[in-house]
Amino acid sequence: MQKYSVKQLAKLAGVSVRTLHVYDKMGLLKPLSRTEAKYRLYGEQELLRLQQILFYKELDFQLQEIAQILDDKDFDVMDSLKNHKVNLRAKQDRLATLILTIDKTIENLKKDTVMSNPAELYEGLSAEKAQSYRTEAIEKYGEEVYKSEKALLKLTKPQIAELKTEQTEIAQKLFSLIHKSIESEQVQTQIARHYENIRKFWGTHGSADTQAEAYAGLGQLYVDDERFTMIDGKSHPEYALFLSKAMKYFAENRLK
Amino acid sequence: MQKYSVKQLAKLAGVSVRTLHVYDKMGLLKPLSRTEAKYRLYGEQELLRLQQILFYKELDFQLQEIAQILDDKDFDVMDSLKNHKVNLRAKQDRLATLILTIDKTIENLKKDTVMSNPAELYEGLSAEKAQSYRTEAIEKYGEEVYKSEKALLKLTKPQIAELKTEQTEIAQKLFSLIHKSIESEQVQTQIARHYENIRKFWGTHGSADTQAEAYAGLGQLYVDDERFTMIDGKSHPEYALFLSKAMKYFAENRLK
DNA sequence: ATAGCCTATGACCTAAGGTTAGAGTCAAGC
DNA sequence: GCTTGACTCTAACCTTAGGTCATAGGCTAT
Repeated sequence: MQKYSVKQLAKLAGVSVRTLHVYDKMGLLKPLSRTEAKYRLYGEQELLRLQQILFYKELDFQLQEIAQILDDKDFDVMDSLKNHKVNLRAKQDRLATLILTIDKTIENLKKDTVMSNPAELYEGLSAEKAQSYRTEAIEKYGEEVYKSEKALLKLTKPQIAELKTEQTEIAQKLFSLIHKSIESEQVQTQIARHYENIRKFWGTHGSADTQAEAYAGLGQLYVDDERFTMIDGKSHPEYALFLSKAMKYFAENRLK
Repeated sequence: MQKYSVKQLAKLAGVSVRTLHVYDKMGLLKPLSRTEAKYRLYGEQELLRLQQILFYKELDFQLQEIAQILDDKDFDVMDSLKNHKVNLRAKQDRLATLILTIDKTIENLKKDTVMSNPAELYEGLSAEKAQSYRTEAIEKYGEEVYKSEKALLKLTKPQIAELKTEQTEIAQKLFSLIHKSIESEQVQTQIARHYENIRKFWGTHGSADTQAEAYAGLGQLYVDDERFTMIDGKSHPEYALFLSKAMKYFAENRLK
């Protein structure tokens, strides 16, 4: 009858001695017996069990759950596997989203290394158009415009990239909500995110009223100039209208 | 100038008060000031910073790394993002493999709920063929065959499913190594796994010599009857030959 | 007997907080 | 002025799955 010491078993199974200690203490894998000097001794059955444990551990099961799988006769292994699979899939989906977000951020970071700053506020517009919007804005809001331009200069490049990444994510969600009511909680929640995002570009100066007006004004701009709401080079006037209405509603109901 | 208490800031950003305590202690987000009673007070800048922190946290960055991204001027954010993306991709790939493994195990578990046991040893064969192999085995190995059949009965259903899952994984690896030398370390490592796997079906009785012979005999069987090495319903005689040779080499060089 | 391994237990450490516990703070209502 | 309830503070323990000592004892060969 083969007997293994901790070290031998550990080597056979490719784990550390510490691991066996832990499994012993928590009752997941008890040695077959002990010597007089309390040395742990394992047999073939224990090796078998250890390899079962490692099978499930590789599948990212927690040790407690493995113990159940192996010991609880009433435990439905099939159920557990299916359930676990759902969890792993969710993680996988999440990772996919994260990777997309990283890609976007990287892209934004690349762009910003080229295009430096106050131009950001008028991004995507021709120089003349930008100039004319700026003049118009100054007429309307005066001082605040300069402050906004200054606030923007204080943002770091990664910060701008992050904010832009968030913008495209918000835009995606809002676009998918285009058939919902502009007053719905879902839409207004995203608009709130959008507002906070824009506010970080603009800075937090000005009274609540001024901010609300400026935000609604931006919404109007989206309708007047479709380039603001282009997605992948295509314009979406119906989305621009939806967005603008939702922003106006938000400015009037939640910012005053 | 807006000032936020811990609770207010926590609510605004959707985190717990504890989280803010932790960020404070580790220096990731210090309050702007403290009241006389040591209450933390945060300003707009801190809210902004917190949201930056959450941006990276959602991307599964560790807090330490986030601190670097935000504070270390010489830290290359772009590099960090790219590197992080590679990590996430690796995790994603691993998850994909795990899910496949779970699927296999679920399939095996389903099958075993139907087909109950000693038949497993002759799986995939017609009843007559199975009978004839069994008779042949008994002539060759005598007693051992009965012991194997008994050993098999002691395995639980999930155990059998796990072992079969492992078998298909080993088979996949070996199949991808078909152009390598049968004596190569890579091939022999997988053969060792295969042997250990088979041994769990057979049990551990018999002398080392008997076990080695029986294992080599199984390899011969793979060549004689292509149904043993079918993958997705297709037979692969060249793989059967490769496998059989590798098993023979293993039996002769590592089992004696 | 001593050197060189092996083993045992116990304690501390990791990440990112959750969860009490005990004590102090603040504003409101009586 | 006092109590009540909500808020805040720090400190300490708990979580996973072990890694990494520290200290003490065991085993075998020279």
